Amino acid sequence: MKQNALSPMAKIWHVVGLIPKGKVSCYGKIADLAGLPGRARYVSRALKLAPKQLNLPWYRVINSQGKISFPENTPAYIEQIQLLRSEDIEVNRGKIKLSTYKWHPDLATLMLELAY
DNA sequence: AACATGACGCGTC
DNA sequence: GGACGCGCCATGT
Repeated sequence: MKQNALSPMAKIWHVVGLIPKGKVSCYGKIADLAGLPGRARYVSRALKLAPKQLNLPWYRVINSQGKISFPENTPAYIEQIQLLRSEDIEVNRGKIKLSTYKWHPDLATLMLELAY
């Protein structure tokens, strides 16, 4: 019985919401944590479709190369950089140092969070 | 039904 | 580092 199981998309939204201020994560990593290994592209779709009212920190999700995935000089690209810098995250030419800013979630806590 | 398109990732060269 | 190729799969045409 899995009556309380969150939909894959809801799990993604949930995990993204857990990324702490000042930290970043990657599409593929979020997919892994949400139980959808190999589904990085699904994470990008989920973020695009996420209701505004959830107030998700979508800008804390970047690609595995540590770079912003929007094309340069697009409104979204510029907005993402501004939001990241507002949290004291350094962004140079669309790139963030993962060694410094990557989120390392506590897996035990995460499992409890996603259990229902 | 078939094909193209992504806010991606990884291995290879 | 950069450029490809391929895997991935829900959506849109």
